[in-house]
Amino acid sequence: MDTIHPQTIALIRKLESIARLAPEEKAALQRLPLRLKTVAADQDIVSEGDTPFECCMIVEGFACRYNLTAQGKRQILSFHISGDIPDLQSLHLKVMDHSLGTLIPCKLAFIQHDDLRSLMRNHPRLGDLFWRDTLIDAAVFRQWVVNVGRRESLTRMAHLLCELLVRLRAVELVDDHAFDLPVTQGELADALGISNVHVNRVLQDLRKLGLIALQGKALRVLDWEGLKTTGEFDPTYLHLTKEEAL
Amino acid sequence: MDTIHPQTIALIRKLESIARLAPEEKAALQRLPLRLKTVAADQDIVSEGDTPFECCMIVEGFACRYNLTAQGKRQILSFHISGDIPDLQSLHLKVMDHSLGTLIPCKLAFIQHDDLRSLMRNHPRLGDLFWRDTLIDAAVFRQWVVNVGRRESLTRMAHLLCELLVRLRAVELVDDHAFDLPVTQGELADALGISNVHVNRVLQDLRKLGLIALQGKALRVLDWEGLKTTGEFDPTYLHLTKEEAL
DNA sequence: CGATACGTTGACGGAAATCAACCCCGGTGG
DNA sequence: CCACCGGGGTTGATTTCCGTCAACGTATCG
Repeated sequence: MDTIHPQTIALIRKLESIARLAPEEKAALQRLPLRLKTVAADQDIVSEGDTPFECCMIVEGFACRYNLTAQGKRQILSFHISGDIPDLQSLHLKVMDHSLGTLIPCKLAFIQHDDLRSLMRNHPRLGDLFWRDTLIDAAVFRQWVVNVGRRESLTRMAHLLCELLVRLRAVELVDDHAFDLPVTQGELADALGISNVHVNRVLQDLRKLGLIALQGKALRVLDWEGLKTTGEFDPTYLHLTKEEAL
Repeated sequence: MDTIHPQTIALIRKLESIARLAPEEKAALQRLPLRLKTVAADQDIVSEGDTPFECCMIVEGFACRYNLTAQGKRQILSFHISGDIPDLQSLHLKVMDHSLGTLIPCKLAFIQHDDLRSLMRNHPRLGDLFWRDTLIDAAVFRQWVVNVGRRESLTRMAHLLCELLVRLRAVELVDDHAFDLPVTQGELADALGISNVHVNRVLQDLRKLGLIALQGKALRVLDWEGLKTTGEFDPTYLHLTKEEAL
Protein backbone atom coordinates (compact mmCIF):
# COMPACT_ATOMS: atom_id res chain seq x y z
CA MET A 1 0.00 0.00 0.00
CA ASP A 2 2.78 2.40 0.87
CA THR A 3 5.08 0.92 -1.71
CA ILE A 4 7.30 3.30 -3.60
CA HIS A 5 6.71 3.05 -7.34
CA PRO A 6 9.65 3.75 -9.66
CA GLN A 7 7.18 4.38 -12.48
CA THR A 8 6.30 7.70 -10.89
CA ILE A 9 9.76 9.03 -11.73
CA ALA A 10 8.46 10.00 -15.16
CA LEU A 11 5.47 11.76 -13.62
CA ILE A 12 7.59 13.62 -11.11
CA ARG A 13 10.02 14.73 -13.78
CA LYS A 14 7.17 16.01 -15.90
CA LEU A 15 5.51 17.86 -13.01
CA GLU A 16 8.84 19.40 -12.06
CA SER A 17 9.06 20.84 -15.53
CA ILE A 18 5.96 22.93 -14.85
CA ALA A 19 6.32 23.64 -11.10
CA ARG A 20 8.42 23.09 -7.98
CA LEU A 21 7.71 20.00 -5.91
CA ALA A 22 8.29 19.76 -2.16
CA PRO A 23 9.98 16.58 -0.91
CA GLU A 24 6.84 15.40 0.87
CA GLU A 25 4.83 15.98 -2.30
CA LYS A 26 7.25 13.85 -4.27
CA ALA A 27 7.01 11.18 -1.61
CA ALA A 28 3.23 11.24 -1.76
CA LEU A 29 3.33 10.91 -5.54
CA GLN A 30 5.67 7.95 -5.26
CA ARG A 31 3.25 6.19 -2.95
CA LEU A 32 0.34 6.48 -5.40
CA PRO A 33 -1.15 3.03 -6.00
CA LEU A 34 -0.55 2.08 -9.62
CA ARG A 35 -1.99 -0.55 -11.90
CA LEU A 36 0.68 -1.30 -14.47
CA LYS A 37 -0.10 -2.44 -17.97
CA THR A 38 1.70 -2.84 -21.25
CA VAL A 39 -0.27 -2.09 -24.39
CA ALA A 40 0.60 -2.84 -28.01
CA ALA A 41 0.71 -0.21 -30.73
CA ASP A 42 -2.47 1.28 -32.21
CA GLN A 43 -4.74 0.28 -29.36
CA ASP A 44 -7.30 2.45 -27.65
CA ILE A 45 -6.52 3.08 -23.99
CA VAL A 46 -9.80 4.89 -23.42
CA SER A 47 -12.45 5.42 -26.06
CA GLU A 48 -14.90 8.19 -26.81
CA GLY A 49 -18.06 7.59 -24.80
CA ASP A 50 -16.31 5.76 -21.97
CA THR A 51 -16.76 6.88 -18.36
CA PRO A 52 -13.41 6.07 -16.77
CA PHE A 53 -12.85 5.58 -13.04
CA GLU A 54 -9.08 5.91 -13.32
CA CYS A 55 -6.49 8.02 -15.10
CA CYS A 56 -3.70 6.78 -17.32
CA MET A 57 -0.12 7.85 -16.93
CA ILE A 58 2.33 7.19 -19.76
CA VAL A 59 5.42 5.58 -18.28
CA GLU A 60 7.06 4.93 -21.60
CA GLY A 61 5.93 5.15 -25.20
CA PHE A 62 4.00 7.51 -27.42
CA ALA A 63 0.25 8.05 -27.36
CA CYS A 64 -2.26 10.46 -28.83
CA ARG A 65 -5.74 11.76 -28.29
CA TYR A 66 -7.93 11.84 -31.35
CA ASN A 67 -11.41 12.26 -32.74
CA LEU A 68 -13.06 10.81 -35.81
CA THR A 69 -15.30 12.89 -38.05
CA ALA A 70 -18.51 11.64 -39.59
CA GLN A 71 -16.59 11.22 -42.86
CA GLY A 72 -14.23 8.84 -41.10
CA LYS A 73 -11.34 11.27 -41.08
CA ARG A 74 -9.17 11.33 -37.99
CA GLN A 75 -7.90 14.43 -36.22
CA ILE A 76 -5.16 13.90 -33.69
CA LEU A 77 -5.58 16.41 -30.86
CA SER A 78 -2.31 15.97 -29.00
CA PHE A 79 0.68 13.72 -28.62
CA HIS A 80 1.61 12.33 -25.23
CA ILE A 81 4.90 11.17 -23.83
CA SER A 82 6.53 9.85 -20.71
CA GLY A 83 5.08 11.43 -17.58
CA ASP A 84 1.87 12.72 -19.16
CA ILE A 85 -1.57 11.94 -17.77
CA PRO A 86 -3.61 12.57 -20.92
CA ASP A 87 -7.01 11.81 -19.41
CA LEU A 88 -6.67 13.79 -16.21
CA GLN A 89 -9.78 15.69 -17.30
CA SER A 90 -11.83 12.54 -16.67
CA LEU A 91 -11.66 13.47 -12.97
CA HIS A 92 -14.28 16.13 -13.62
CA LEU A 93 -15.73 15.25 -17.03
CA LYS A 94 -17.45 11.91 -16.71
CA VAL A 95 -17.85 11.05 -20.39
CA MET A 96 -14.87 10.94 -22.74
CA ASP A 97 -15.47 13.26 -25.69
CA HIS A 98 -12.48 11.84 -27.55
CA SER A 99 -10.33 8.73 -27.57
CA LEU A 100 -6.85 8.06 -26.24
CA GLY A 101 -4.72 5.54 -28.08
CA THR A 102 -1.19 4.23 -28.34
CA LEU A 103 0.99 4.93 -31.35
CA ILE A 104 3.71 2.46 -30.38
CA PRO A 105 3.85 -0.18 -27.64
CA CYS A 106 3.46 1.64 -24.31
CA LYS A 107 4.04 1.03 -20.63
CA LEU A 108 1.12 2.54 -18.76
CA ALA A 109 0.29 3.12 -15.10
CA PHE A 110 -3.34 3.59 -14.14
CA ILE A 111 -4.27 5.63 -11.08
CA GLN A 112 -7.73 5.42 -9.50
CA HIS A 113 -9.69 8.67 -9.43
CA ASP A 114 -10.28 8.13 -5.71
CA ASP A 115 -6.56 7.87 -5.04
CA LEU A 116 -5.93 11.08 -6.94
CA ARG A 117 -8.70 12.81 -5.05
CA SER A 118 -7.38 11.85 -1.65
CA LEU A 119 -3.87 12.80 -2.73
CA MET A 120 -5.11 16.26 -3.65
CA ARG A 121 -7.07 16.55 -0.45
CA ASN A 122 -3.95 15.84 1.58
CA HIS A 123 -1.73 17.98 -0.64
CA PRO A 124 -3.69 20.97 -1.93
CA ARG A 125 -0.69 22.28 -3.82
CA LEU A 126 -0.65 19.08 -5.85
CA GLY A 127 -4.31 19.69 -6.62
CA ASP A 128 -3.44 23.11 -7.96
CA LEU A 129 -0.58 21.58 -9.89
CA PHE A 130 -2.82 19.02 -11.60
CA TRP A 131 -5.23 21.80 -12.44
CA ARG A 132 -2.30 23.75 -13.87
CA ASP A 133 -1.36 20.71 -15.93
CA THR A 134 -4.82 20.53 -17.52
CA LEU A 135 -4.63 24.27 -18.18
CA ILE A 136 -1.37 23.82 -20.05
CA ASP A 137 -3.08 21.05 -21.95
CA ALA A 138 -5.70 23.59 -23.01
CA ALA A 139 -2.99 26.07 -23.97
CA VAL A 140 -1.52 23.45 -26.28
CA PHE A 141 -4.92 22.91 -27.88
CA ARG A 142 -5.18 26.63 -28.47
CA GLN A 143 -1.87 26.63 -30.27
CA TRP A 144 -3.04 23.71 -32.37
CA VAL A 145 -6.14 25.66 -33.37
CA VAL A 146 -3.89 28.47 -34.55
CA ASN A 147 -1.62 25.99 -36.25
CA VAL A 148 -4.28 24.21 -38.30
CA GLY A 149 -6.40 27.31 -38.77
CA ARG A 150 -3.99 29.95 -39.88
CA ARG A 151 -0.60 28.51 -40.76
CA GLU A 152 0.57 27.03 -44.03
CA SER A 153 1.68 23.45 -44.00
CA LEU A 154 5.44 24.02 -43.79
CA THR A 155 5.01 26.31 -40.80
CA ARG A 156 2.57 23.87 -39.24
CA MET A 157 4.99 20.99 -39.42
CA ALA A 158 7.86 23.08 -38.10
CA HIS A 159 5.74 24.24 -35.18
CA LEU A 160 4.76 20.70 -34.27
CA LEU A 161 8.37 19.53 -34.36
CA CYS A 162 9.41 22.45 -32.16
CA GLU A 163 6.73 21.63 -29.64
CA LEU A 164 7.74 18.00 -29.52
CA LEU A 165 11.39 18.85 -29.09
CA VAL A 166 10.76 21.20 -26.18
CA ARG A 167 8.34 18.85 -24.44
CA LEU A 168 10.60 15.85 -24.91
CA ARG A 169 13.59 17.80 -23.67
CA ALA A 170 11.67 18.73 -20.53
CA VAL A 171 11.54 15.03 -19.67
CA GLU A 172 15.09 14.39 -20.84
CA LEU A 173 14.30 12.48 -23.99
CA VAL A 174 16.33 14.71 -26.29
CA ASP A 175 19.99 14.20 -26.99
CA ASP A 176 21.48 17.38 -28.40
CA HIS A 177 18.56 18.32 -30.64
CA ALA A 178 17.97 14.73 -31.71
CA PHE A 179 15.04 12.63 -30.64
CA ASP A 180 12.92 9.68 -31.60
CA LEU A 181 9.79 10.46 -33.58
CA PRO A 182 8.06 7.08 -33.61
CA VAL A 183 5.06 8.08 -35.69
CA THR A 184 4.12 7.47 -39.31
CA GLN A 185 3.65 10.24 -41.83
CA GLY A 186 -0.04 9.42 -41.85
CA GLU A 187 -0.21 10.14 -38.15
CA LEU A 188 1.59 13.44 -38.61
CA ALA A 189 -0.95 14.22 -41.30
CA ASP A 190 -3.83 13.55 -38.92
CA ALA A 191 -2.23 15.82 -36.37
CA LEU A 192 -1.67 18.68 -38.81
CA GLY A 193 -4.90 18.44 -40.75
CA ILE A 194 -3.18 17.75 -44.05
CA SER A 195 -2.82 14.66 -46.26
CA ASN A 196 -0.14 12.04 -45.82
CA VAL A 197 1.19 12.75 -49.29
CA HIS A 198 1.64 16.37 -48.38
CA VAL A 199 3.37 15.49 -45.12
CA ASN A 200 5.95 13.68 -47.16
CA ARG A 201 6.56 16.73 -49.34
CA VAL A 202 6.71 19.14 -46.42
CA LEU A 203 9.24 16.97 -44.62
CA GLN A 204 11.37 16.97 -47.74
CA ASP A 205 11.14 20.74 -47.87
CA LEU A 206 12.31 21.00 -44.27
CA ARG A 207 15.23 18.76 -45.14
CA LYS A 208 16.09 20.78 -48.25
CA LEU A 209 16.06 23.92 -46.13
CA GLY A 210 18.66 22.30 -43.90
CA LEU A 211 16.43 22.54 -40.85
CA ILE A 212 16.13 18.87 -39.98
CA ALA A 213 17.56 15.46 -40.76
CA LEU A 214 15.14 12.59 -40.63
CA GLN A 215 16.04 8.99 -41.30
CA GLY A 216 13.46 6.49 -40.27
CA LYS A 217 12.23 7.49 -36.86
CA ALA A 218 15.38 9.38 -35.89
CA LEU A 219 14.90 13.12 -36.09
CA ARG A 220 17.73 15.60 -35.67
CA VAL A 221 17.14 19.31 -35.67
CA LEU A 222 20.04 20.81 -37.60
CA ASP A 223 19.03 24.46 -37.30
CA TRP A 224 17.02 25.09 -34.15
CA GLU A 225 16.77 28.84 -34.63
CA GLY A 226 15.70 28.35 -38.23
CA LEU A 227 13.11 25.78 -37.29
CA LYS A 228 11.68 28.04 -34.59
CA THR A 229 11.49 30.89 -37.07
CA THR A 230 9.78 28.94 -39.82
CA GLY A 231 7.47 27.38 -37.23
CA GLU A 232 6.67 30.77 -35.67
CA PHE A 233 7.41 28.96 -32.44
CA ASP A 234 7.29 30.70 -29.07
CA PRO A 235 7.41 28.24 -26.14
CA THR A 236 5.58 30.56 -23.74
CA TYR A 237 2.35 28.60 -24.17
CA LEU A 238 3.97 25.49 -22.68
CA HIS A 239 4.42 27.40 -19.40
CA LEU A 240 7.60 25.59 -18.42
CA THR A 241 9.38 26.71 -15.27
CA LYS A 242 12.87 26.83 -16.70
CA GLU A 243 12.68 28.61 -19.99
CA GLU A 244 14.43 26.20 -22.26
CA ALA A 245 15.95 28.80 -24.52
CA LEU A 246 18.88 26.80 -25.88
CA MET B 1 -18.06 43.87 1.49
CA ASP B 2 -20.92 41.46 1.83
CA THR B 3 -22.97 43.21 -0.81
CA ILE B 4 -25.04 41.04 -3.09
CA HIS B 5 -24.14 41.62 -6.70
CA PRO B 6 -26.87 41.17 -9.32
CA GLN B 7 -24.19 40.82 -12.00
CA THR B 8 -23.43 37.35 -10.68
CA ILE B 9 -26.79 36.12 -11.94
CA ALA B 10 -25.22 35.47 -15.33
CA LEU B 11 -22.35 33.57 -13.73
CA ILE B 12 -24.68 31.48 -11.58
CA ARG B 13 -26.89 30.63 -14.53
CA LYS B 14 -23.85 29.55 -16.52
CA LEU B 15 -22.42 27.43 -13.71
CA GLU B 16 -25.81 25.82 -13.19
CA SER B 17 -25.73 24.73 -16.82
CA ILE B 18 -22.70 22.57 -16.06
CA ALA B 19 -23.37 21.51 -12.44
CA ARG B 20 -25.74 21.78 -9.47
CA LEU B 21 -25.20 24.63 -7.04
CA ALA B 22 -26.07 24.52 -3.35
CA PRO B 23 -27.88 27.58 -1.95
CA GLU B 24 -24.91 28.56 0.19
CA GLU B 25 -22.64 28.28 -2.83
CA LYS B 26 -24.88 30.61 -4.80
CA ALA B 27 -24.89 32.99 -1.87
CA ALA B 28 -21.10 32.95 -1.71
CA LEU B 29 -20.89 33.65 -5.42
CA GLN B 30 -23.26 36.57 -5.07
CA ARG B 31 -21.05 38.08 -2.39
CA LEU B 32 -17.94 38.02 -4.59
CA PRO B 33 -16.40 41.50 -4.73
CA LEU B 34 -16.71 42.79 -8.28
CA ARG B 35 -15.10 45.63 -10.16
CA LEU B 36 -17.56 46.61 -12.87
CA LYS B 37 -16.51 48.08 -16.17
CA THR B 38 -18.03 48.79 -19.55
CA VAL B 39 -15.80 48.33 -22.56
CA ALA B 40 -16.35 49.44 -26.14
CA ALA B 41 -16.23 47.07 -29.11
CA ASP B 42 -12.94 45.73 -30.46
CA GLN B 43 -10.91 46.46 -27.34
CA ASP B 44 -8.49 44.11 -25.64
CA ILE B 45 -9.58 43.15 -22.14
CA VAL B 46 -6.34 41.28 -21.49
CA SER B 47 -3.48 41.00 -23.94
CA GLU B 48 -0.97 38.31 -24.75
CA GLY B 49 2.00 38.69 -22.44
CA ASP B 50 0.01 40.26 -19.59
CA THR B 51 0.18 38.80 -16.08
CA PRO B 52 -3.31 39.47 -14.71
CA PHE B 53 -4.18 39.60 -11.02
CA GLU B 54 -7.90 39.31 -11.63
CA CYS B 55 -10.33 37.38 -13.82
CA CYS B 56 -12.92 38.84 -16.14
CA MET B 57 -16.54 37.74 -16.15
CA ILE B 58 -18.72 38.69 -19.09
CA VAL B 59 -21.93 40.15 -17.72
CA GLU B 60 -23.31 41.09 -21.09
CA GLY B 61 -21.89 41.21 -24.59
CA PHE B 62 -19.77 39.09 -26.85
CA ALA B 63 -16.03 38.54 -26.55
CA CYS B 64 -13.40 36.28 -28.02
CA ARG B 65 -9.97 34.92 -27.32
CA TYR B 66 -7.52 35.14 -30.19
CA ASN B 67 -3.94 34.85 -31.31
CA LEU B 68 -2.04 36.58 -34.08
CA THR B 69 0.40 34.72 -36.30
CA ALA B 70 3.72 36.10 -37.44
CA GLN B 71 2.07 36.85 -40.80
CA GLY B 72 -0.44 39.05 -39.03
CA LYS B 73 -3.33 36.65 -39.49
CA ARG B 74 -5.75 36.30 -36.62
CA GLN B 75 -7.13 33.04 -35.27
CA ILE B 76 -10.09 33.34 -32.95
CA LEU B 77 -9.89 30.56 -30.36
CA SER B 78 -13.30 30.81 -28.73
CA PHE B 79 -16.32 33.03 -28.39
CA HIS B 80 -17.54 34.10 -24.96
CA ILE B 81 -20.94 35.14 -23.74
CA SER B 82 -22.83 36.15 -20.65
CA GLY B 83 -21.65 34.25 -17.57
CA ASP B 84 -18.31 33.13 -19.00
CA ILE B 85 -14.99 33.77 -17.27
CA PRO B 86 -12.69 33.43 -20.28
CA ASP B 87 -9.45 34.03 -18.44
CA LEU B 88 -10.03 31.75 -15.47
CA GLN B 89 -6.85 29.97 -16.49
CA SER B 90 -4.85 33.01 -15.38
CA LEU B 91 -5.33 31.73 -11.82
CA HIS B 92 -2.66 29.12 -12.50
CA LEU B 93 -0.94 30.33 -15.67
CA LYS B 94 0.75 33.61 -14.88
CA VAL B 95 1.43 34.83 -18.41
CA MET B 96 -1.35 35.18 -20.98
CA ASP B 97 -0.48 33.14 -24.07
CA HIS B 98 -3.32 34.76 -26.04
CA SER B 99 -5.48 37.87 -25.94
CA LEU B 100 -9.05 38.41 -24.84
CA GLY B 101 -11.02 41.11 -26.59
CA THR B 102 -14.53 42.44 -27.02
CA LEU B 103 -16.45 42.04 -30.25
CA ILE B 104 -19.24 44.41 -29.27
CA PRO B 105 -19.60 46.76 -26.30
CA CYS B 106 -19.50 44.62 -23.15
CA LYS B 107 -20.39 44.88 -19.50
CA LEU B 108 -17.64 43.20 -17.54
CA ALA B 109 -17.11 42.28 -13.91
CA PHE B 110 -13.57 41.71 -12.69
CA ILE B 111 -12.87 39.39 -9.77
CA GLN B 112 -9.56 39.43 -7.90
CA HIS B 113 -7.59 36.19 -7.99
CA ASP B 114 -7.33 36.37 -4.20
CA ASP B 115 -11.09 36.58 -3.82
CA LEU B 116 -11.55 33.56 -6.06
CA ARG B 117 -8.94 31.65 -4.12
CA SER B 118 -10.55 32.28 -0.78
CA LEU B 119 -13.95 31.46 -2.24
CA MET B 120 -12.62 28.09 -3.39
CA ARG B 121 -10.91 27.50 -0.06
CA ASN B 122 -14.20 28.01 1.76
CA HIS B 123 -16.23 26.09 -0.84
CA PRO B 124 -14.14 23.26 -2.25
CA ARG B 125 -16.99 22.13 -4.51
CA LEU B 126 -16.85 25.51 -6.22
CA GLY B 127 -13.16 24.98 -6.73
CA ASP B 128 -13.90 21.70 -8.46
CA LEU B 129 -16.59 23.42 -10.47
CA PHE B 130 -14.23 26.12 -11.73
CA TRP B 131 -11.75 23.43 -12.63
CA ARG B 132 -14.53 21.65 -14.48
CA ASP B 133 -15.32 24.86 -16.31
CA THR B 134 -11.76 25.19 -17.57
CA LEU B 135 -11.87 21.54 -18.62
CA ILE B 136 -14.96 22.17 -20.70
CA ASP B 137 -13.11 25.09 -22.17
CA ALA B 138 -10.40 22.67 -23.24
CA ALA B 139 -13.01 20.30 -24.68
CA VAL B 140 -14.29 23.14 -26.85
CA PHE B 141 -10.75 23.81 -28.08
CA ARG B 142 -10.43 20.16 -29.00
CA GLN B 143 -13.59 20.34 -31.08
CA TRP B 144 -12.27 23.45 -32.76
CA VAL B 145 -9.09 21.60 -33.69
CA VAL B 146 -11.21 18.92 -35.31
CA ASN B 147 -13.37 21.54 -36.96
CA VAL B 148 -10.55 23.53 -38.47
CA GLY B 149 -8.36 20.52 -39.17
CA ARG B 150 -10.66 18.00 -40.73
CA ARG B 151 -13.99 19.51 -41.76
CA GLU B 152 -14.85 21.30 -44.97
CA SER B 153 -15.99 24.87 -44.71
CA LEU B 154 -19.75 24.29 -44.86
CA THR B 155 -19.56 21.72 -42.07
CA ARG B 156 -17.26 23.99 -40.11
CA MET B 157 -19.67 26.88 -40.19
CA ALA B 158 -22.64 24.68 -39.33
CA HIS B 159 -20.76 23.23 -36.38
CA LEU B 160 -19.89 26.66 -35.03
CA LEU B 161 -23.49 27.84 -35.31
CA CYS B 162 -24.70 24.72 -33.51
CA GLU B 163 -22.24 25.27 -30.69
CA LEU B 164 -23.27 28.89 -30.29
CA LEU B 165 -26.94 28.01 -30.26
CA VAL B 166 -26.54 25.38 -27.55
CA ARG B 167 -24.30 27.54 -25.39
CA LEU B 168 -26.51 30.59 -25.75
CA ARG B 169 -29.59 28.52 -24.96
CA ALA B 170 -27.94 27.29 -21.77
CA VAL B 171 -27.89 30.89 -20.56
CA GLU B 172 -31.33 31.65 -21.95
CA LEU B 173 -30.29 33.86 -24.82
CA VAL B 174 -32.11 31.86 -27.50
CA ASP B 175 -35.70 32.44 -28.45
CA ASP B 176 -37.06 29.41 -30.29
CA HIS B 177 -33.94 28.71 -32.37
CA ALA B 178 -33.29 32.37 -33.01
CA PHE B 179 -30.48 34.37 -31.49
CA ASP B 180 -28.29 37.37 -31.98
CA LEU B 181 -25.00 36.78 -33.75
CA PRO B 182 -23.28 40.12 -33.28
CA VAL B 183 -20.09 39.32 -35.20
CA THR B 184 -18.86 40.28 -38.64
CA GLN B 185 -18.18 37.79 -41.39
CA GLY B 186 -14.51 38.61 -41.03
CA GLU B 187 -14.64 37.51 -37.40
CA LEU B 188 -16.39 34.28 -38.35
CA ALA B 189 -13.63 33.78 -40.90
CA ASP B 190 -10.96 34.19 -38.23
CA ALA B 191 -12.76 31.68 -36.04
CA LEU B 192 -13.10 29.09 -38.80
CA GLY B 193 -9.72 29.51 -40.43
CA ILE B 194 -11.17 30.53 -43.79
CA SER B 195 -11.36 33.81 -45.71
CA ASN B 196 -14.07 36.39 -45.21
CA VAL B 197 -15.13 36.04 -48.84
CA HIS B 198 -15.63 32.35 -48.33
CA VAL B 199 -17.62 32.91 -45.17
CA ASN B 200 -20.04 34.92 -47.22
CA ARG B 201 -20.46 32.11 -49.72
CA VAL B 202 -20.82 29.43 -47.07
CA LEU B 203 -23.51 31.41 -45.29
CA GLN B 204 -25.36 31.72 -48.56
CA ASP B 205 -25.09 27.99 -49.05
CA LEU B 206 -26.56 27.37 -45.60
CA ARG B 207 -29.42 29.68 -46.50
CA LYS B 208 -29.98 27.99 -49.86
CA LEU B 209 -30.13 24.65 -48.06
CA GLY B 210 -32.91 26.05 -45.93
CA LEU B 211 -30.95 25.50 -42.73
CA ILE B 212 -30.72 29.07 -41.48
CA ALA B 213 -32.12 32.54 -42.04
CA LEU B 214 -29.73 35.38 -41.41
CA GLN B 215 -30.58 39.03 -41.79
CA GLY B 216 -28.11 41.40 -40.31
CA LYS B 217 -27.17 40.07 -36.91
CA ALA B 218 -30.39 38.10 -36.41
CA LEU B 219 -29.88 34.38 -36.93
CA ARG B 220 -32.73 31.91 -37.01
CA VAL B 221 -32.12 28.20 -37.33
CA LEU B 222 -34.83 26.91 -39.64
CA ASP B 223 -33.84 23.24 -39.62
CA TRP B 224 -32.09 22.30 -36.39
CA GLU B 225 -31.78 18.63 -37.22
CA GLY B 226 -30.44 19.46 -40.64
CA LEU B 227 -27.93 21.94 -39.23
CA LYS B 228 -26.73 19.40 -36.67
CA THR B 229 -26.30 16.81 -39.39
CA THR B 230 -24.37 19.02 -41.78
CA GLY B 231 -22.32 20.31 -38.85
CA GLU B 232 -21.63 16.78 -37.56
CA PHE B 233 -22.65 18.27 -34.24
CA ASP B 234 -22.80 16.21 -31.06
CA PRO B 235 -23.19 18.37 -27.93
CA THR B 236 -21.53 15.83 -25.62
CA TYR B 237 -18.30 17.80 -25.57
CA LEU B 238 -20.05 20.77 -23.93
CA HIS B 239 -20.76 18.56 -20.89
CA LEU B 240 -24.03 20.27 -20.00
CA THR B 241 -26.05 18.84 -17.14
CA LYS B 242 -29.41 18.85 -18.87
CA GLU B 243 -28.90 17.41 -22.29
CA GLU B 244 -30.47 20.04 -24.46
CA ALA B 245 -31.79 17.65 -27.06
CA LEU B 246 -34.62 19.76 -28.43
C1' DC C 1 -23.85 63.72 -46.49
C1' DG C 2 -19.55 61.87 -47.11
C1' DA C 3 -16.65 58.58 -44.70
C1' DT C 4 -15.96 54.12 -43.56
C1' DA C 5 -16.82 49.49 -42.45
C1' DC C 6 -19.21 45.53 -43.84
C1' DG C 7 -21.38 42.55 -47.25
C1' DT C 8 -21.66 40.65 -52.03
C1' DT C 9 -20.16 39.11 -56.48
C1' DG C 10 -17.07 37.60 -60.23
C1' DA C 11 -12.52 36.34 -62.17
C1' DC C 12 -8.35 34.22 -61.41
C1' DG C 13 -4.61 31.73 -59.07
C1' DG C 14 -2.53 28.64 -55.86
C1' DA C 15 -1.85 25.39 -52.03
C1' DA C 16 -2.97 21.13 -51.04
C1' DA C 17 -6.17 16.98 -51.89
C1' DT C 18 -6.81 13.11 -54.54
C1' DC C 19 -5.58 9.46 -57.53
C1' DA C 20 -2.39 6.23 -59.00
C1' DA C 21 1.81 4.13 -59.48
C1' DC C 22 5.94 2.43 -57.66
C1' DC C 23 9.63 1.43 -54.24
C1' DC C 24 11.57 -0.22 -50.08
C1' DC C 25 11.83 -3.06 -46.24
C1' DG C 26 10.70 -6.15 -42.54
C1' DG C 27 7.93 -10.12 -41.39
C1' DT C 28 5.91 -14.49 -42.45
C1' DG C 29 5.25 -18.77 -44.17
C1' DG C 30 5.68 -22.25 -47.77
C1' DC D 1 15.95 -19.75 -48.21
C1' DC D 2 13.37 -17.22 -50.90
C1' DA D 3 8.84 -15.77 -52.39
C1' DC D 4 5.20 -13.35 -51.02
C1' DC D 5 2.83 -9.87 -48.59
C1' DG D 6 1.61 -5.49 -46.60
C1' DG D 7 2.49 -1.18 -44.49
C1' DG D 8 4.81 2.83 -45.04
C1' DG D 9 7.30 6.08 -47.91
C1' DT D 10 7.98 8.49 -52.47
C1' DT D 11 6.76 10.54 -56.80
C1' DG D 12 4.05 12.53 -60.64
C1' DA D 13 -0.42 13.94 -62.80
C1' DT D 14 -4.68 15.92 -62.15
C1' DT D 15 -8.38 18.15 -59.63
C1' DT D 16 -10.64 21.01 -56.26
C1' DC D 17 -11.53 23.87 -52.75
C1' DC D 18 -10.63 27.98 -51.20
C1' DG D 19 -7.70 32.30 -51.21
C1' DT D 20 -6.72 36.55 -53.32
C1' DC D 21 -7.85 40.48 -55.89
C1' DA D 22 -10.89 43.78 -57.33
C1' DA D 23 -15.05 46.04 -57.92
C1' DC D 24 -19.32 47.42 -56.36
C1' DG D 25 -23.41 47.65 -53.22
C1' DT D 26 -25.24 48.88 -48.73
C1' DA D 27 -25.75 50.56 -44.22
C1' DT D 28 -24.43 53.10 -40.28
C1' DC D 29 -22.73 57.20 -38.01
C1' DG D 30 -20.56 61.39 -36.72
